[in-house]
Amino acid sequence: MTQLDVSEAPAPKLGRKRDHSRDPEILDAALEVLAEEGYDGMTIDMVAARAKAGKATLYRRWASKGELVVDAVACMKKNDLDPARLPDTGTLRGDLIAMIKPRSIEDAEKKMQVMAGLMSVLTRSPELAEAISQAIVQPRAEVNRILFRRAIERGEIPSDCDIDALSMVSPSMAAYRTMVLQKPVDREFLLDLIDGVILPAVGIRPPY
Amino acid sequence: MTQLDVSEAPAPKLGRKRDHSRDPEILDAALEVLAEEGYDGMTIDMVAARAKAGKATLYRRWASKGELVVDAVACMKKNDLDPARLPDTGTLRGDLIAMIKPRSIEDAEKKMQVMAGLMSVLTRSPELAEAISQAIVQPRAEVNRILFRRAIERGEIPSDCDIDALSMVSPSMAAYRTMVLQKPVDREFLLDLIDGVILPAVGIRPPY
DNA sequence: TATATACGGAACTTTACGGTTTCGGATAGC
DNA sequence: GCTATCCGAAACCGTAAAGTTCCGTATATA
Repeated sequence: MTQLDVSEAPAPKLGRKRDHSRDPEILDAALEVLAEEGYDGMTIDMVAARAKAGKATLYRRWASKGELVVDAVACMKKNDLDPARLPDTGTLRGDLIAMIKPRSIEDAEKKMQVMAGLMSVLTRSPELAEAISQAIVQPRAEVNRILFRRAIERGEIPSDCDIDALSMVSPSMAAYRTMVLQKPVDREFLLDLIDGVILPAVGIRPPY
Repeated sequence: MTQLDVSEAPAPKLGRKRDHSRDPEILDAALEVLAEEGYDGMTIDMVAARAKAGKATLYRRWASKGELVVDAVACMKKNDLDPARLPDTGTLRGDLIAMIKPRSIEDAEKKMQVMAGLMSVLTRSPELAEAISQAIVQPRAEVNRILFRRAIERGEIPSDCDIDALSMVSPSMAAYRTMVLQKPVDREFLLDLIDGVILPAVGIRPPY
């Protein structure tokens, strides 16, 4: 490459531009199929059919099934909550319970199903593993870390709490329950988890 | 079926008997491939090659790939420890730490990898889900339940502990760490888990 | 309104794998 | 040693899915 890359806007004089306006529908369709069928069960035809698009359209935009999936996973990140706008009720228990909302339960369920469908591919696709980590794993852990840190700053829980371990409790147990036990991660389960494991672990006991 | 099933020993007069002497090698090979490649990545040829067996031999014994995998998963159960012969050190912490042995760490790692490879298929194969549950999930939870129950009987921890939730903490976090975070479930991690989450959650604090 | 472009749909190619069959050689019982 | 039976290897078949090509149509820009 002795030549500079000057592939900028090669003057399309006429006709329709190749915008990526259909990307969202396609990526959403891919996520749905992925959640239902898993990586190997998902076919390009299924995705195209669900997005009411042609298979060729998908291949004009993504070079392979793998790249489409990585993109789809990455786009899950936009749904998750802003760490700057977390509930702040004044108590750790209040914050944790305030996180339990039908909307976020639903969103988490979908993400878990997608992750389950990608599990077997993770080890052989570092790209995909990274996408999953960025879109799901890290944000979830970060949210918990923030809540625990605030509780420490308030003096509500001891400052020598193992935050790294504690922030993984909820994601781990929710994932295990969905993927392995195949039981619902509902409000009841989450309340039991908070009052039966997490709060006891940081020394908070009833009465609350 | 008005006729009784009298398919017992139809008098093989001559030649070699069809014993199942090669089953263990084949099932072990299947487990290895399963752990490395996942369900969809595993091919019958791979298993046959690794077991130095012919593909036909596998199909003489199992009707399909699915049945072979179910059998292979089920045969993992024989490796796991007898609930009647668990460590009994007199303290919960002693018991939990006594469970950390290179042998069991290694065994657990293999099981987690197999489970990861089957994750996406679980929802569509109740047979397989049941096999996994019997071979891995239930035994692991049961071991923990026993240790917690004994601690309650000793009066070491409160009797109103949420044993159902607590017995899932270790399996959940180990699974998450292996499958999702792709980090090793080593002695250090398990010690941090015990001292940073489990023991605090049941009210046991240093000095031990 | 005219036209270049992208789109949906469908036909097509290639490859890989599940499953079957065949066959020469090994092996256990007679 | 003889023979029925099983085994491993390899060829073979059918199907399904990744990826490509083609075409008639819709659409945005001029």
